[in-house]
Amino acid sequence: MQESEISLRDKLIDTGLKLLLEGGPEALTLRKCAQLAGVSHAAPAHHFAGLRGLKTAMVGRGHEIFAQMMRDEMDAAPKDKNGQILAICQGYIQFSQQYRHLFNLMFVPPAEFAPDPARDDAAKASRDVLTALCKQHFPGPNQHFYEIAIWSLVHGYSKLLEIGRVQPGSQSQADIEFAKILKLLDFPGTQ
Amino acid sequence: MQESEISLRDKLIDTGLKLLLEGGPEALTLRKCAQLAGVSHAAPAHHFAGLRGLKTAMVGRGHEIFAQMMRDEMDAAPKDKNGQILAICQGYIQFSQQYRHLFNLMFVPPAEFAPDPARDDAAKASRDVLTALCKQHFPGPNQHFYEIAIWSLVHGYSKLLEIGRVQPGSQSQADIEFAKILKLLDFPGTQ
DNA sequence: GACTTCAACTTGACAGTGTCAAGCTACAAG
DNA sequence: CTTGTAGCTTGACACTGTCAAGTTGAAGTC
Repeated sequence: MQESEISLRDKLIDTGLKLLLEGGPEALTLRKCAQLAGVSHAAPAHHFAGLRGLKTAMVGRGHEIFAQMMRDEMDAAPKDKNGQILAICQGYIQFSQQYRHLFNLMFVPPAEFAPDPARDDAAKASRDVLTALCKQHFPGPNQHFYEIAIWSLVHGYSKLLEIGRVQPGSQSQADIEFAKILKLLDFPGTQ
Repeated sequence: MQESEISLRDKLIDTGLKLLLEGGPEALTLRKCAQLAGVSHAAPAHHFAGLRGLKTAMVGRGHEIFAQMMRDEMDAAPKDKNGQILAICQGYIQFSQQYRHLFNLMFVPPAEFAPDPARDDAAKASRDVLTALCKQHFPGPNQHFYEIAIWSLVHGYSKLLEIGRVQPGSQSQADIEFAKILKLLDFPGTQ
């Protein structure tokens, strides 16, 4: 019953996420998606603007999980500046590893997306997690630059990790390595 | 005359680069490549292991340009620690903007490449530019961490720039913004 | 010189892809 | 009852990467 109540649109997004996360970007296909959802190959066209539209909708979902993951880490961490910055970064890195292919899809030039206010909102919401943190801990004229700095650092590290250019032994070792880097940079200026 | 002397292999790589840089990843097609090079659609198969192989060869070329671009910036900059670090980063960012799509192709999980020692060497050579710099200016046990830190920071910034998540007005403004970030982080620890 | 070998390339085919156009069907509105 | 229409199907199209077989031409061998 419940199964028949979830819309085909949601079902296609779920199926798309499954295909992407398990098989990588090449496995994500409109036709496979439709087949797994039990509809004809042209059915998705009535819910999304082509493959691009489906990807866009999936990315919206991704940003929700992403923001939640960062918030969870922050909630579980010490509430001081150092603790919170490290926590948000660990959430960031954790998501990038756990949802590898989705993470990749999320950070792609806007031209590759279909126009979608829902995606824009979700992307903004996930960025706001960092913005709010910086507002609190880096007041003053340099707030924006600290935000870009933290974002660049953690995004770059996540990317290099993903493509195997940095190779700590495990997830926990990655956390340790990144924490060491934050410390080296004297990032929060308190330490 | 000279034109007939360059091998089809090189011609295909050149054509592939042109297609990629001008039209993005979707425009890079084995068949279009072959057509532009004036050969049949199956000819490339005799020089590369499929599309993957062509991409791999193109990436090798990319790393050569990349390394040269960083070295050029370093040569033209003050030879002190601050100047050299800023310079290598500016070369990095400049390449990522100027060769957008190629840059993207270069930093991709190794599984998406065909095995190719030439590419591995070229990738290593471009990384060595940074490694050598860190060896010189960050001797001691933390050298590796400084290297990862700089790499993450500049790679992340380049990516965010590319996908429009940070939007300085121009190339020169990006340079200024990144320089400011480096300064804020007190990166080289001398300043 | 005749024969063999072989690498480079062509031709033709195949399954898979995204996308479009036309038709069907069930359900809501008038 | 009629009309519309949203959701879906069917069928087609051009395009993709890849494979198999055939062609060609030049180099080497007897």
